[in-house]
Amino acid sequence: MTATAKRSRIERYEPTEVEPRWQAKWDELRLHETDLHDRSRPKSYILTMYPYPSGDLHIGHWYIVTPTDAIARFHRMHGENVFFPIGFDAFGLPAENAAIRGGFLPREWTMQNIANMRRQFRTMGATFDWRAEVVTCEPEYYRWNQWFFLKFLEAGLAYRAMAPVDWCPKDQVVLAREQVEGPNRVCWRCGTPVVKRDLEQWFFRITKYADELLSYDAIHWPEPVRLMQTNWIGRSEGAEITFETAQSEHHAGGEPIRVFTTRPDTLFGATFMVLAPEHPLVERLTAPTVKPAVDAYVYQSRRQTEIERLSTEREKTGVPIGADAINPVNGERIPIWIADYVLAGYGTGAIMAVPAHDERDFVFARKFGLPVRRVVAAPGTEADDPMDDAYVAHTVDERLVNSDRFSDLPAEDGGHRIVEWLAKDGRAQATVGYRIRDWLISRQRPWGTPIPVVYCDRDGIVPVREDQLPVVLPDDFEYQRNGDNPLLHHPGFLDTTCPKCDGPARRETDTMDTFVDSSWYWYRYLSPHKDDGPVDRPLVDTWCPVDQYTGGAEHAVLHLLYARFFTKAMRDCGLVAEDEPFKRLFNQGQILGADGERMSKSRGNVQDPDELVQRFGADTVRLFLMFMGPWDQGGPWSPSGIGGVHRFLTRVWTIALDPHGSEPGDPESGHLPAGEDEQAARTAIRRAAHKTLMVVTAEYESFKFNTMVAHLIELANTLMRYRGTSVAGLAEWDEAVRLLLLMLAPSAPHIAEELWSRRLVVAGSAWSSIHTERWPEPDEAVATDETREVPVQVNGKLRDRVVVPAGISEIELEQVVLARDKVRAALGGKAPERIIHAGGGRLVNIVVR
RNA sequence: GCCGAAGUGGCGGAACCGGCAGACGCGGCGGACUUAAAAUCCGCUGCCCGCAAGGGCGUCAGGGUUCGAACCCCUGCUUCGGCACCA
Repeated sequence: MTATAKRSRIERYEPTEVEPRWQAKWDELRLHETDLHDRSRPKSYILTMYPYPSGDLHIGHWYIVTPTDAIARFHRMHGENVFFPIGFDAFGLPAENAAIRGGFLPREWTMQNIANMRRQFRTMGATFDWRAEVVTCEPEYYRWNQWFFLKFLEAGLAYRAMAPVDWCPKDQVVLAREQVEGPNRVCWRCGTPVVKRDLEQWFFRITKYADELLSYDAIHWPEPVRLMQTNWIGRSEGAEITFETAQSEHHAGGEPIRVFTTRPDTLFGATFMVLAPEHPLVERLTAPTVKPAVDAYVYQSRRQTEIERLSTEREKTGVPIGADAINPVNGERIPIWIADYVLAGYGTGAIMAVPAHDERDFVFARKFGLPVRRVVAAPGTEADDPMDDAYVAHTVDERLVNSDRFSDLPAEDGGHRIVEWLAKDGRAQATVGYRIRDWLISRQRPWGTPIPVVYCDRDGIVPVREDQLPVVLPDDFEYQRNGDNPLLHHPGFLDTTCPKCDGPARRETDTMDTFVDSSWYWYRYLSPHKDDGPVDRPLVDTWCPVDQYTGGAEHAVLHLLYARFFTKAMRDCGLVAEDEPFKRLFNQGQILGADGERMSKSRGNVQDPDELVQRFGADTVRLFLMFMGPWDQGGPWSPSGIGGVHRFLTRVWTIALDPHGSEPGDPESGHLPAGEDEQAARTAIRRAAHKTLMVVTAEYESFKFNTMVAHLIELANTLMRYRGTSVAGLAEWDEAVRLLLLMLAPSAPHIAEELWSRRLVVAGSAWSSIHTERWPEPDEAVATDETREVPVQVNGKLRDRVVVPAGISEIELEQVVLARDKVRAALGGKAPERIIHAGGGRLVNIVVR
């Protein structure tokens, strides 16, 4: 028989035949349905961020989901009851944009995409429990958004307010503070520069939880995400200090103006005061003589969109309002200015300007010729040394100067004393400032959760009664040429009756930010169709918090912050018991297009996974994505290398089905490696398998999938070397193949199942799925080498390597090493000064002078 | 500007806690099998000198600590991510 004839005995590996067959079988067996009430095993809630139904799954979805699926499967093989659901984040602008382009209503477009994506998801072979699916644009989901809104309203966590808000002129929508990006302040979605508008809007009071959100004690999250959230919340300790206006010709004086500062120690250096142009006192304090200039400035800064603000290095502007304030520490009159570098929304909208110790104030003072007075001096600096820059450093040794009786005190201490002193008669108070603002949830778009309130001429703003929920979104709205929210022109939706007086009323047409949907969806997975409440409390208590959450880092201060807020708010409304939603978080990197840019249809750099699955199979695609590099890194997409992973699976196929075959292209094929007898070969195989099991187990646990795959490839290569030899097919070989398949099962579930099944047939055993097997235990004794190779350095340079018994003593090792020719040559006759045995015998370094 | 992450062969990347730099894969070169090609398999593959044995150099650049540095420290450069006058 020729070698080719031998090879042809086994079928080729055909993933397109294998994979759908097993997917159907798993479905039939309901292998992936979780019994949420099974308490006999430890629970494990594995969650991956649900996708927006944009139309097609792209390679980025696979990159997020398939390793997460491997994690879920790995846990299941450890005997845990794993819940791994998926759903769709179905409200949002892309559906509207598609509808405006024509041909579809947002609902139709969305539902078609969902149907398509469900089909695509199945080709992954992921273990989703589809019974848990949530689709957020369904009334059975979004009615609970409305219900939460009413609860939050009751609890004072939702409110309506007039506020200057960021408006995207292209999307015709108000944006949350978190959705405005970059120095040019552009819309996160379309990149259009936003403009300010004054509008009555609905807010969620996330600021109430600012301090609690700063604590990460209960969660294990990546440091970068925690830092980003911490910076976003932006807590700074300081004091509010009350100045009073001075009496002048046009003004009686005595009007309090509160300022916020983090540097009360510099109070004696305040040489002027600046109000935000929007500050309510501006109108009242402005002197008649400068009123035209002040009005012009206020008008201009109000009108100014952020477009004009091309750079933060922009020239500072401002005008004096012709009034003075009195510095409470020294009674000095200081001029009041308005300038747009003071923000109305932070602190009190007013600052005391200390040009000597604040860069911005310094620049402003220089530009307008305002006095600069040093009040903090570093060691070696005199109180009246001239200043070329603001001195802002904070060191332990600096002391106060020019500060009356506080002079010579250390700066920090002096600051405290100044506040204490002023606090006695209520002119100061220690406070905390935050950068974070309340979450603006109103959107002027029709494709979202209707906010459940009505406007009644008699009763004003009236919440919809709980028993009247859901406020159902009509499907048949029409887009308006003028860009108005279509709901404003939909009488069937708009006209209603007042829940209080039954008189005619108008519905709120604003809908909720879609981030409301994603702020609690993982709770709903546990009871997606429950119709008497948003969450099933006993199930939530059993299953939450989520044990492992995976998703992109782009949500660090959007979704992930809102989700934490929602959990805390739900807790305070008595709905859940926990403080945090996600115990552990892993941010995988992003797959970019081949051009290094974000994948998008418009750039034409989207990689279609279906095509790769057709060619190589889902298992190869899954494994390749895991092998590419560290999971948290991502990177530009390149398919080169996928062939290597596919070859690996083909080798696994060959090893498992044809251990006795040989390679005609290799003259050594069928012979044991030189110098190895059968016994040594059997030991080598066992050792390789158990060593691999040890490292692969650790790599699954720490999500180091790239090296995990590398180690599986290595094991397969080792087995390949023994194929066709006298040890192929023996017990050790068989065990190694068995371990290889089990280790492969979480990552390449189809081929593992197929080969496992065929082994069972050969063994005459009844069929059972590899995915219900327990993860194997390594035999550490077997995995330990009897000898080891020790690198030998002389003065830190590698000169030789010696193979010694594993248990050799340091003294014996030194004798062996010093007798080596290469070592003696390198020593050049000199006596060793010192011999270093590094890290448990990993290396020997001989030091000579 | 501030905060954070990172810089290793032609490429993706590996290297536990300061201890053999380049695992594994791609690509490349050579070979086997084949009438031939594909597929598959085997060998080599950081750079330089050398027929070879061997030697020298090498982890962004420059300095430092150490018996020993890709890893720690200092200075600088580059790339990526976040923030955007937050008093």
